[in-house]
Formats: sequence, C-alpha cells, structure tokens
Amino acid sequence: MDRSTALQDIPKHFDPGSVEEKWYDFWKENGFFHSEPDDRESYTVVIPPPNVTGVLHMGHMLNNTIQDVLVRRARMRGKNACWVPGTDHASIATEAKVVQKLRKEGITKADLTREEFLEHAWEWTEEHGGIILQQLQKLGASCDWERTRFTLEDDLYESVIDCFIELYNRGYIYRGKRMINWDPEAQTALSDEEVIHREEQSKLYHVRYRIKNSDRWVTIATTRPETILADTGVCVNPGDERYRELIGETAIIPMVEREVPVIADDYVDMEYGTGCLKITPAHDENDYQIGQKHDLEIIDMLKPDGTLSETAEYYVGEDRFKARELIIADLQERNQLVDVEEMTNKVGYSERTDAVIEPRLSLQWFCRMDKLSRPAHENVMNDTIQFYPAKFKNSYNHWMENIRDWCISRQLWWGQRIPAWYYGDGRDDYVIARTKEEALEKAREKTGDPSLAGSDIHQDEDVLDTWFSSWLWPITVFDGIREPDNEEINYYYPTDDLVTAPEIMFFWVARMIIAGYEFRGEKPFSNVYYTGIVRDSQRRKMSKSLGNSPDPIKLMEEYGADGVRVGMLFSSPAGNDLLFEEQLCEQGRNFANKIWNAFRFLSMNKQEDTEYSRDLDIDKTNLVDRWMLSRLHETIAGINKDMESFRINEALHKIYSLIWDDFCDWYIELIKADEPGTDIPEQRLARGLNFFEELMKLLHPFMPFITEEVWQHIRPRKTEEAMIVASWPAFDQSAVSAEDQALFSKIQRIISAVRNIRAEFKLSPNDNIDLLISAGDEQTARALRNNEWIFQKLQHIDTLEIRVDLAKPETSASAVVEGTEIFVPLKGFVDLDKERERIRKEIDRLQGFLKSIEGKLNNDGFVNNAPEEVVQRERDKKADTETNLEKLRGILRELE
RNA sequence: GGGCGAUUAACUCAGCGGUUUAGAGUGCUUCCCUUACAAGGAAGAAGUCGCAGGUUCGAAUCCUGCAUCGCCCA
Repeated sequence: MDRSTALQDIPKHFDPGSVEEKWYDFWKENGFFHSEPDDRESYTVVIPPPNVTGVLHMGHMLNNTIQDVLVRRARMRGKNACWVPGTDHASIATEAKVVQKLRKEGITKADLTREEFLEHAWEWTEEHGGIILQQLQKLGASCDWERTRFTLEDDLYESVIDCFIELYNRGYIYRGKRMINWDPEAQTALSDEEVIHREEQSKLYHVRYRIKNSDRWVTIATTRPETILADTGVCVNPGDERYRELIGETAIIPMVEREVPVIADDYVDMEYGTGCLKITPAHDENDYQIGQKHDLEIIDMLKPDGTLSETAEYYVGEDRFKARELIIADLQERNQLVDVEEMTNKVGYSERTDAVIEPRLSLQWFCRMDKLSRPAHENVMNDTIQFYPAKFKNSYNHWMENIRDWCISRQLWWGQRIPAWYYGDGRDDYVIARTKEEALEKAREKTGDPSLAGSDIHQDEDVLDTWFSSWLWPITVFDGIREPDNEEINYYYPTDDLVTAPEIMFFWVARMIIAGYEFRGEKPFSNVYYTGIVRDSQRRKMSKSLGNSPDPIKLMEEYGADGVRVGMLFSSPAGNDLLFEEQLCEQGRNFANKIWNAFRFLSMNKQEDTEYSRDLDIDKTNLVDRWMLSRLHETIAGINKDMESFRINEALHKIYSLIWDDFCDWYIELIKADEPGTDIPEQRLARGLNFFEELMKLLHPFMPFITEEVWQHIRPRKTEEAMIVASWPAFDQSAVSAEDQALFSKIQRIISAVRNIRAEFKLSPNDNIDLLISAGDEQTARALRNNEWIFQKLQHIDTLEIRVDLAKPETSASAVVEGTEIFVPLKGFVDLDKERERIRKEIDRLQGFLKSIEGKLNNDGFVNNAPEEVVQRERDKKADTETNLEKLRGILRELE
C-alpha cells in the first residue's frame, strides 16, 4: 500500500477541537454517563453544586477534573459510577444580582411583592442558570445529566422544610434575640462562617469621658468612635490600680451626655489601649456579654442599612463611616479626643457583599449545634470519614470543639421560606407548620381560640441560609428525606468521594456530615479530597473581581480540554495550592500531540485488510517485549496505589512517563521496521498496538478525549466497546521482572554512553561507528550478545563486538557502565586531551562516590546497626565502583 | 493571641516506610528536519534541600528553636 497516502490521512498535529464535542455527544447519547441502581457495586460522587448563576473559573476546572478522573476510573473498574451534577440557589449572591438587574430597569425591591420578585428571580435563574454546567461538559465531565438537581426545585425545597420541622421538633432549632453578624449591604443576618476577618491598618481613638460631679476624666480607647453614642457603660479591670477609685462612679458620655456606670470586669485587658473600655452592648459581641452580666442598658443606634437612627441623636441618617468622621471632628472640638494611635486590627467583611459587618442584636432562628455535631466530630477523628490530606483533620477538630450555634435565618426572599407562622406579637406567638391550613389549626389549638382566621396569621418573611439546604445535598439528590427508604438512596448512599476546596470545610463539608448522621444515621461519604487553591503567578487567588483568571473556555479552545486537564493536575498534590501557568496546559497539549503521533506512526504501518490480533501474547523471547510488559504492570500497580491514596498527580506522572519515556522513546524505536520504507511486520505491530491500547486505558481518566479518539481509530469498535467503558488493566505480578528490567536498563545506559561519545566528539548520529563492548563476565557478555540487535537498531554501527576482556583499541573513546567497558575507535580523529579530560572527570565523580560509601562501611556503627540488606547493598556498590574505577584508570594509563 | 502549612536547580513543583554523592517540567547551552512527533529527538550545565541545634550508624526527610511567607480560627 502507498505509505505516503496513509501519512496524509492523519494530520501531523492533534486537533482537539475537532473531536471533543463528537465524543462528548457520543458518550452522552449512548447513556454511558447515566446510572441506575443494579447488582454492581456503586460508586457515587455528588458535585459541590456551583452557584446557579456562576461562571466556570479555574477552581471549578481543577475540582471537576479531579472528580472526573475518579469517576471515570471507577467506571472502568466495573463499578456503577454515578456522578450527580447540579447547582445551588446561592441566596445572597443571586438575590443581589437580581436586585442589581432590577435597579438598572428602574425597579427597587421594595416596589415589588414577594411573588413578583421571585418571578424575576426565576426568570433570571432560567436565563443564566446552568451555564456553568454547560461549561463543565466542555471539560469532559462525565456527570449523569439526567440527574441534574437544583437546590430550590420543589422536592429539594420540601425536604429542607421537612428537616427544619424535624430539627425543631427534636429541639435543635430555636428562635432567639442574639448578637448576630449583620450585612448592611444585603440587609440580612449571616452565620459566623460567612464573615471574613481581614487585618487592616486602622486608628485607635483615645477619648476622655468626664466623671460626674468631679473634675476627673477617664480615657477610653476605641476603633469605632461613632458607637460612643450608644455607650451604656465604662469598664476597667478590677486589678488595675490606675482606675480602682473610679469603680462605681458615673461617667458622662460625650455628645449625648448620658450618665453611665463605671464597672469592673476581668475581661478588660489592662495593656490594650488605655486599659479602659467603653461598653456598647448593642453593637459588639463582647460588650453585649459584659452588658448582660452587669445589667447595662442596650441602645441600638443603627438602622438595617448601616445609617444612624433617631436613637443616636446625632448624625441621624448618616452612614456609619461618615458618622465616624463627623464625631471625630466634634470630639476634637470639645477637646475630648486626646490621642489617635495607629494600629492594626481585624475587621469583619461579608463573604458575599464585602460590606463591613455590623454586630447587631437581632431576633433570628438558630440551630443548636453542640449535641447535633457530635457524631460528625467523632467519625472524622476516628477516620470513618477520611480527609485527604489528613492535616485538615486538625482544623476540623478545632472548629468542632468550639462549635457555636448556627444562625440560619436570612432576611431575603430567594430561598426556602421559614415555615413559622405568627399569630401575635409575642416572642413565642408562633407555630411551625408546612401549610397555612396546618398552621391555622395548630394556632387555634395553641391559643385555644377557635375563631382565629387565616387573616390572623402570617408566615415568617425570611428564608433559610443556603447552606441549610446544601448540607442535605448527598441525601436530597436521591430524595432520601421525603422517601427515606427509596431504592436510590439505599443504593447510592453513603456516597464515596467528595472533592472540594478547604475553604468550605465548615460551610459545607462539616455540616453535610452532621446532617448525614442526623438524618440518615450514616456518613454522607467515605473520603474527602481537598484540592488546593488555584493562584496566579503572584500567588494571588484567582478571582473574577481581580481579573487575574484566564477564561477556562478560551483555555480549552487553545490547548484542548485534555491539555488543560493535564495542566491542572500536573502540579496539584492534594491540599497544596497551585500556581497556575498556561505553560502547564502547553505541556498537556504537547503530551496529547506526542500520543497522537505515536498513534499516527502505528497506524501508518497498518496494512489494509489485516486484522491485528487483540489477544496476541508478547514475544517471550524478546527482551524488549518482556521489559515493556514488566514496566506496564509495574506502572499499573503504582497507579492503583497512588489513586487509592488520592495521589492523583503522581498517578498521572507515572502514566505520562511510561508513555513518553518508555513506550515512545524506546519501545516504538525498537519495533520500527528493519528496513526504512517498509512496514512493521504484522505480529510485531499487533503487539505494539496491544501495548498502546493498555496505555490508553490507563490514561483515559486523565485525558478522556484523545484516548477515546485513538481507541476508536485503532480498530472498529461496537458502541459498548467504547474506551469510556473499557476495563481497567488488571495488575499481574508475574509480568514484573526485575531481571529483565535491569538488563534492559543496562543496555539503555550503554546506548546513552555511546550517544554521549558521539556528542562529545561531534559525530553525527548518521556516521557509522565500530562499537566494542567488553563485559566483565561471560554471563553479561552472553546476555548483551543475545540482544545485539538492539544496539544495531539504535545506533549506526559497522562492526559490533561483544566479548569478555576485549582490549582497548588505540585512539578510541571509552566509557564504563556497570563494569562493562565500551570502546568507540575514532580512526585517528580522537582529541586525546579531551578524552583524557572526560575519563578523569568520570574518575573524579566515582572517587567521590566511593569515598561516601567507604565512609559508611568504615563506620562500625553502620556495619553493626544497619540492616544486613542495607550494608550488603553498600558493599556491592563499593565493589562495582571499584571495578569501574579500575577499568577507567586502565584506560587513562593507556592514554598517557 | 492560638493552630496549620510552606521554604529543594533560574522558574513552578515532586520527593509517601531514613539508605542509588537529590528528581520532573519549563527555561538555558550544544548538536540533529535520523523510517511518527521541531508541540520533536540526543547530549549537557545547573542545588553546602531557609538558618541553628539535637536524635541516629546514617537526616532534604524525625525532634526543638529561629527567620521569612501563606492559610485557618478567635
């Protein structure tokens, strides 16, 4: 057949764009992603649901690539793999986006009813929602799209409400007035986890308060002088000599001229500021505690939007930060501002809106966590659920040990509405019910007033924290709350692996574990793999607001999805941050190209009308076949072990190296046709193809597209024989031969030594040389002689002689490999100085090596204490090195 | 303030049970369009493994302290 035609048929470069969509559709349309319960063992992963209106970023790329690797490998191993995709309604973020969009249209949220607003929100969600899931398909994510869920769809909504009611009935949910984190921008309460503390440069203001009926003053220090207007006490440490006489006196708050007591409490740090603390119970958590203890008045001076209310008396209607400036000026004017100190302190910001958080006393719904969290705490500490890397157990433990009640109500509309119905203004004038009818009935019962009408009760306006729905995710995607004994939940739960970012360990992972034990009595997953954070070359976290993140879609267009996947995985061991560089994707693309060309080469050699056997054994008489098989199985074992311990990048490195370094650089070179221009003999090619197929299987989870593409080209396949469902190669210990590997490695080293001689003496690879190999013993000589063809194949050689104790020809370049001498006669062109220099350098290196070995062996402690095996190894090394040195010295003598 | 982690070649990172005078990719130098692949091949240079102690026969690896950087929590 005409070889040049075959060459033209297959392009020189792999073009990912032309195959990715084709194979993705093929997999999807043939149901390879879909799972139904059956007899096989299940392997389940639930996706960490991204925000419904979110856009794919590099963190998602990393995270979902890893999930896909796990899922694809499990599928190939014959498990019933199920990867459930979906999105999260992200109350605050989505509501903020909708509000913003409406504002552009001249509509404010206040103009709308709840129902109207929700209509807009759903519209927005349907328009922008799920883009991110589309984008994941480009990456190759093998999710079961028929199972796509959204946290706000009806049955998930219902399940969340059920759980609220259940927890309320079990006594875990309560309503209370407590200090909470208030986001004045979103105008809602937040949980502690949603507050980000940032250290900043700020000012500590020293302000003096007059003591009533005296000419004395007391100086307090504060970073938030505007809250002075709501002060209801001044506090000092009881052990503080400076202020002892002031305790019990009355201080006068500046501006408002309020009279407040000077109290004593150990809480006050004498070293901090002036050692004298102003107390504002309504606007600071600690102040609130002290206020409660000492029965201080609570004065709330802020409106929900962060402006000052009438209660403040001054600066009413001004924003809190503007008020701060104003009061500083006024205090200065009154001569009450005595000092301004530069300092750093931590300021809390809203995780979603980035507004400065106001601690605020507010009536909210809480979930009591101490008892609820106990099984979740224990079962991570005792490794029933394993964290990768395990170091994250420490922070989990710390959080669990200091767990605080969870504020679960949000003053928003986008989310599951709290099923509490009020019939009066009293704090306990409510009932918990699924429907208005049920609520009315309960309210009548509770009040004993049968005349209560529907118009007398109203439902709580607030919704639940988004995480209060996503903590049920591994259960609700299988409808395990409403139908706790359904076939799917029983089959898929507990799920297997969860892949997520350490940032949401408390928000989400910990809470899922809590919910899993509470509602299913069982863990939600067995392993949690924490990915690193993707950063840019300046170590900044990649984010949309910084604009330092490449567009993943463009990246995939440029390097191919496989290339980007490899790029992401290459330098991302679990839990370590990865500095993303496009170069990594380039490396991935180049690897795809290498594979493509290996495939191209093998294909070029195929004869039309020939069916290459799939189950042909290796040629047992051929060292190269035995070596390749041995390396293959060694790698299978290594990858399996790496994957079990979630060392995914290590596994990828292993298959990368096996394909590139072993298969392409050596195996293919050695199966090439003996005569240029002719094709590889059938059986030899069949064996090469078989090896290549095994390599493609091992690579498939990492690079799904190119592997499927070449797999389908190698032979005609039926649909059910697709790469995606090919069997993962089984490890066979008997295929691994240390002996074959050692011999082949020796041959490789001899060839490298010859190449080095060529390079040093400027011989072109095409120049024919004579090669003399002088083995130290007959056994080695015979082994090498049996494989003469390998030297002939990889080097242009006129005459090759392999014997024991060959004499060094004059004017030749030499090298010694593992006691075997190599001579390349240079026909008078040898630069003797250069050759002597080469040999001396090698002697120096070996002498240094020998010295370090002798150091060990001359040490009695080592010889007596180290394991015999280790000592023997050193002895062998010493003997080998001495032999090599002796031979090199002999060579040098002849040169001098 | 408490905790966790990092510090290895010019750059980005591996190095899991202690033992080939430390590995990969990129970059660099030299040579090569050799029967697939220049997005490639061959050869090579390049590191007292942050600092100081300690344990040990032996430490990049374990322990302690310090320095610098990062993250988490209060």
